[in-house]
Amino acid sequence: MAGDPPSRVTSLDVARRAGVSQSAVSRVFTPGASASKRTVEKVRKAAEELGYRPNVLARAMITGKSRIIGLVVAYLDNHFYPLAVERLSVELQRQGYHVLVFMASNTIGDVQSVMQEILDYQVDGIVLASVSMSSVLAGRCDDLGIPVVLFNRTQPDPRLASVVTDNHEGGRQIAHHLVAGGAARIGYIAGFEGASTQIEREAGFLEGLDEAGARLEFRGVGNFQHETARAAALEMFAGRDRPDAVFVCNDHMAFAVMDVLRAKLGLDVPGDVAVAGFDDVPIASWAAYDLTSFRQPLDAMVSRTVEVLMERIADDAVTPRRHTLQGELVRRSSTRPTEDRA
Amino acid sequence: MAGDPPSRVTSLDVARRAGVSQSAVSRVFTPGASASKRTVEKVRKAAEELGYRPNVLARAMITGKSRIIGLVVAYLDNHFYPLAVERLSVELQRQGYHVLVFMASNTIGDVQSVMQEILDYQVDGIVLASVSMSSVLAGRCDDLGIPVVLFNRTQPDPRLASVVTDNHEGGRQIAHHLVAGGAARIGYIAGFEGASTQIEREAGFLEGLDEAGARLEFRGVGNFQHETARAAALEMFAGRDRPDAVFVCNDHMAFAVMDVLRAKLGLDVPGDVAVAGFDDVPIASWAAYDLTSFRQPLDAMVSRTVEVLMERIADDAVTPRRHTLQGELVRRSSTRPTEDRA
DNA sequence: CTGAAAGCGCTTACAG
DNA sequence: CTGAAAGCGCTTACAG
Repeated sequence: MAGDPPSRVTSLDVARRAGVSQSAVSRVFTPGASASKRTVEKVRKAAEELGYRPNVLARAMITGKSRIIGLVVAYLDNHFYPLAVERLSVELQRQGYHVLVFMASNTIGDVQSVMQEILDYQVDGIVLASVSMSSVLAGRCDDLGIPVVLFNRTQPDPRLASVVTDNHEGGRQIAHHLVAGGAARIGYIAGFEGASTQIEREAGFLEGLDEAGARLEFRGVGNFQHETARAAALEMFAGRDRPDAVFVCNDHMAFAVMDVLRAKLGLDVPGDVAVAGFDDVPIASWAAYDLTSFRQPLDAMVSRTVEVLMERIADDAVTPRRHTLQGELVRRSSTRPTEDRA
Repeated sequence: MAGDPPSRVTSLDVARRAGVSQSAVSRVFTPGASASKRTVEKVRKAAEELGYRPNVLARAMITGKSRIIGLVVAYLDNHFYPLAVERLSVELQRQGYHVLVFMASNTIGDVQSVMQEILDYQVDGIVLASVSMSSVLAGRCDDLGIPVVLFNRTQPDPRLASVVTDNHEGGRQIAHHLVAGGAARIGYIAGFEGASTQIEREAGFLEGLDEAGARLEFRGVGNFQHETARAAALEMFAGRDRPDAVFVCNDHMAFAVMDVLRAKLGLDVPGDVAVAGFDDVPIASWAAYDLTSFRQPLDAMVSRTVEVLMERIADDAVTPRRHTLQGELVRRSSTRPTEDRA
């Protein structure tokens, strides 16, 4: 009784029952293929009765198309990524693809081995969310004709397509907003130093401050992590000599910073300190935080990612490039109101 | 130039270069198989030089084991699920499996069609997180010998294994805790009425109230959704006749309720109203909420889920059952302290 | 439109 | 330990 290999229904079974050839069955289940109305009927009937469904794996082996997209993601505790994963899955499902998920910590070695595993599954494309990747590996994917898209991260390698928000511009607008709100002593809490998002947001912020005649006086590193951001905030704000405005490189860390400011240090936001974040994840709009943030256009990012993927799957020759989408400053009560808005 | 099908390296290529048979190559890449040291060396060398890796799909077709686990999940906005997905992926990767993600809204029809797609991929097992499933479909999976595990949900069908926290006991403890804290007028905000978690938590809560000599006076429905929970809270607390304690069926909704109470209605938590949630997601411990909650033992739930899956993959005859794990009440400042704790 | 045949890249009895 | 051969479940030229 135990361990009877439950024999799956194959196309040959259906063919026999329908009184046609295996080829005919295959054609009925292949969208573009030609089959007479009569054949289609017979086959559909037999398939229905037998509970037949084509084996995707077998099909994949022949066509070379698995209709699987590999998705590598590092940490799901920043709420931006679960949402991205959700939208991406839904969008890809709609197109007849499915997502094979791989968790990777952000160390290159780990990403590398995970990528190898992905390739073993003959995926049709790869999306790297929140992780970087070595150029060597990128080249290997390229040789194999497998498109790779970096999501919310960029890299100099031109063979890598990427989809990002204009992080530089976001940082710039935050700077102007803070200064316009009367910020005089300004701080910045950085994300992981190696990340392009971190680098570009900070560069934009500094440029914005410069344009506004202000400058950065405090800097801490939160590494994109809740706990580390807490510690960074504690250090930056503990003394008497502290910022009256701080830009935190993403919302996830900004929540930690606000908690420290209010609950731990008894400071008022934005009375004592204005706080701005980046991403505009849903929590940012929750009353407990009501955080001013630069919104990443998540839906547009996801759509573009899927477009890029589909385009390159259809045509190897498409040249990968960086896709920069526009974000939007969302002003909320964690920063002081500015004149141009009054 | 464009569209050269990039020919992948096959086991035959490696065999030729190593001067051995295809079988030999296969054996070298099959963990248990026997091969002489010399063969192993030659093959590994040739494989390395050619950049060969076995095609998982081809292997899957023969062995009948895809090493893919299908994961169906509904909404990723409740932070409990992203974490579950993350842990599950990591744990499964460790065991040499990978997760194919399918998003499904909670309508049965949708789950059904998604399940069909999953089966097309010849998955070795299925985890349903936060969604239910028809018995018919469950039977179909069973016939195919594909184990299904419900995660954080149960159903009467005995062919379905499930892993849950003791939701009834959780509700019970919350009731005792609220009453011990002096609650006199008690409210409950329900999740989706069809969900086993909702049903069991509420039943436990009612039983606990009864034991403590109290009773439920207010009831709203939040459907496990942020917005709906807001509305329910607004309705429940708007009048003068309102609860002084409320149990919200999960943390995700409890945050919405707290926001409404404090920001919208100007009430103090727990001064005017004590609030308790369920799950103990990370945000619950953030200072802005500091929410009393019944903790689900996420790691244990994930480990158990993987165990159950592996057990049944190894042996079809294992009888599916319900696995109920113990949770733990985490008391925080959103509820009033109780004597037994002073 | 349709079927017989070959083949996708691998594994697995079967002999040796 | 090793190789030749068959076969997993499908698709796709190739004839008809």
